[in-house]
Amino acid sequence: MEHTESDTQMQEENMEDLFAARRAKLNFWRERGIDPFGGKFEITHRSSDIIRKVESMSREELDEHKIYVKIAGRLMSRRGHGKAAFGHILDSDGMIQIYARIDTLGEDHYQEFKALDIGDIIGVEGFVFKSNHGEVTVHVEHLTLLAKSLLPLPEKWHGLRDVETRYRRRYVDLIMNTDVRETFIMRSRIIQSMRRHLEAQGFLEVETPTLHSIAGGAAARPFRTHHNALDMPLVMRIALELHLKRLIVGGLERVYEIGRVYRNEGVSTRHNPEFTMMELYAAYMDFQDMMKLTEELIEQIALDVRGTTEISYGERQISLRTPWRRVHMVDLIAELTGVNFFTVQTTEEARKLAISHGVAITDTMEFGHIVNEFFEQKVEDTIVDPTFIYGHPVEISPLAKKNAEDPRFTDRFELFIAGREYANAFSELNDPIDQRERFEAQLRERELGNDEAHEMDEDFIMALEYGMPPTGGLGIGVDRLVMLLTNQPSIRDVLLFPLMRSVE
RNA sequence: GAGCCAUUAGCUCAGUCGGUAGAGCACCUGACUUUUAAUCAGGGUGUCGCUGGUUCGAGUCCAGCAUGGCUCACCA
Repeated sequence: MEHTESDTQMQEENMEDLFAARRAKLNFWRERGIDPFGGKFEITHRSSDIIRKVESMSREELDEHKIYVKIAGRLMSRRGHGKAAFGHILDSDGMIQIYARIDTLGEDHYQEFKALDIGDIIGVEGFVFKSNHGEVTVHVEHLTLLAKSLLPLPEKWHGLRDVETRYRRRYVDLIMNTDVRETFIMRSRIIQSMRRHLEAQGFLEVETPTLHSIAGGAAARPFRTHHNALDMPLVMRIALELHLKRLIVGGLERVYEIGRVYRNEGVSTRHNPEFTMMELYAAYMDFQDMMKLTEELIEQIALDVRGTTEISYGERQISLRTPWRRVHMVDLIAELTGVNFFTVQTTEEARKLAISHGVAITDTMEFGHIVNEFFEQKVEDTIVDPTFIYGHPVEISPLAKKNAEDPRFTDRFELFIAGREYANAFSELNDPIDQRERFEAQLRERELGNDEAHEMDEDFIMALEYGMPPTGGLGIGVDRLVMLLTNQPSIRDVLLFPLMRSVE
């Protein structure tokens, strides 16, 4: 929509009305020869450095041995007292109090201090003391305006609560809400910890393409895009799997990638169209090894970032202490429903059991799909403590090796905690002939209307035909792991910029 | 995609039975040299999400739409 000239003018006048004071202050600074959007400022300390340093010192000690500091941050509050004033500035480590007075700064510079607005970014040079209330404070001897703030911050007491604004203007959320800042710092630490532990086990971090010509490695609808110069349709990747396995073929025996995948599906408290997966592949290992690796990895990350394996998630108390329960999908279904699918031989029989147990199924579902429906509808929600569910049916596992004893099932597991899936792993299918048959079965599902079934990937089969060692593979949903370890109920609270509808 | 809920000042929120829009913080003016949700005196800054409808009169009632949240569906 185009604004008419008078519309624009009116809006500007409104803005002038509301924020005239802040804009007027740009001139105040410029008249003094000060650029209100200044340059580099060398700090000597961060707020937490100072507080840590002087914590144990008495007021007298501090007065005798003055510590001079240069810090920078955003002015968050101010309490004027005529010829003196207190305020707080916020830097990346937190808040620290500052104190300015006219007899230290001089008339001119004190006027400058008084001209500051909350939200302005300033540099401060001075010495550290403790106030009458014992709060560590920087006595300002020199003040530098580093960046003028033209928009007012939310209220100091209630902060920013509006969920929509918090997501759309995450920067304001990060300024105002300490816990939000901490959650995202924690997210970074979780990923750092993950990298450290994988590196320690000899895994090589790699980067594979996000633009694919075939969406493979998972069952999901992709985002479609187009390359202009090559006039070629492309999709955004839905998984990391198939390229990482090509690298195993290539002899990189332990690889992992932490990367964004894109799935064209709805949003919810647990789903964002783009999210972060960690996938790793290790030659000569199998899905049992992956269980051990998974539980040790997550336990170690919890210890690194939380210092304990005992965590609360919402109302629930969860122990991440290893070893975790391992149970066959069929056995757990039997435990909870009395139906033992090991003894069920035909799809017909399975279908009757579904109907008699109130499990919703569709006409095109085969034996394995029905077993999976039993699991999802009757079992999944009941799992609280970490549990490896293994032995998924072959129909829903087109990239996993069949179980040697019962080829209706695969050497695959998923990790469930508090009713949610956190990891998916298997002994990777490395038989190219079997792989081709699995893809063909997927194509038949596609014809029956499952638009999330796998496509044939000839290039991937060719890679297997060169020979892929027996390999264990694992995928972990990083966002969900962060939710668990930071006790956040919504995936949007662990994504800095969750997908939102655009505003006109 | 469906159901429920929300949308009022920069922010956090009140707003009765349908009768000319309110508070706190922030902001502006003034006082105040160790305050900390500083205090004291004065000042209300608004497209009540949008569009229609009912009505003498709508922030309030009705319909549609928009955005967001929650639940469900979808997501093996």
